Amino acid sequence: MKVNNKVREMRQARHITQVKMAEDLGITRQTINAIEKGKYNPSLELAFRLLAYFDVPFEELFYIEEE
Amino acid sequence: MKVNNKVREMRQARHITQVKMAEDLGITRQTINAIEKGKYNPSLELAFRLLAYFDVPFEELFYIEEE
DNA sequence: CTTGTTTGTAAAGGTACCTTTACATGTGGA
DNA sequence: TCCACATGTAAAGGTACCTTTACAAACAAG
Repeated sequence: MKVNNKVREMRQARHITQVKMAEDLGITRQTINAIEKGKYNPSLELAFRLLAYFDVPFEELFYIEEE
Repeated sequence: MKVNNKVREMRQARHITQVKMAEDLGITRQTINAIEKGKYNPSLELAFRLLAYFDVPFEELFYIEEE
């Protein structure tokens, strides 16, 4: 069971760089990059911050990979 | 910023023990207990499994503590 | 060509998440 | 009383998440 996300799509749709997003969220650029590349999932707390940042419901940002 | 959950309420409303829930989910009873007691948040993957287990949307199980 | 911008990635360190094993408390029923 | 059941908790170990620091590649603008 693998969790995927649409962070990159959401970010690019808003014309925001990883750098700016990291600053806005108070986390590092590496963390955003790792999450976008699927290296690991965000913690539940960071997931909440991402939802607020993009102003989307949970289901629009995270989903289970179809198999 | 603290994430809270309603795992205990959801579980008790369904008359399920921590033991049975742990078996159903394939995790340990200690993990469920720790999450219910707020010792730590579940991973995003486990959060997904909990949503499926209780058949509720994300917002009904997890929320940000008002402060 | 040189510079700035954006993104990718790696190593090392700290904390959070989850496990296995184990012991303890409280409650209800035979 | 005795026993089964449900829950709480602790210690030790492994992996995931996130950090700081650093270097590299791709690209567009000047």
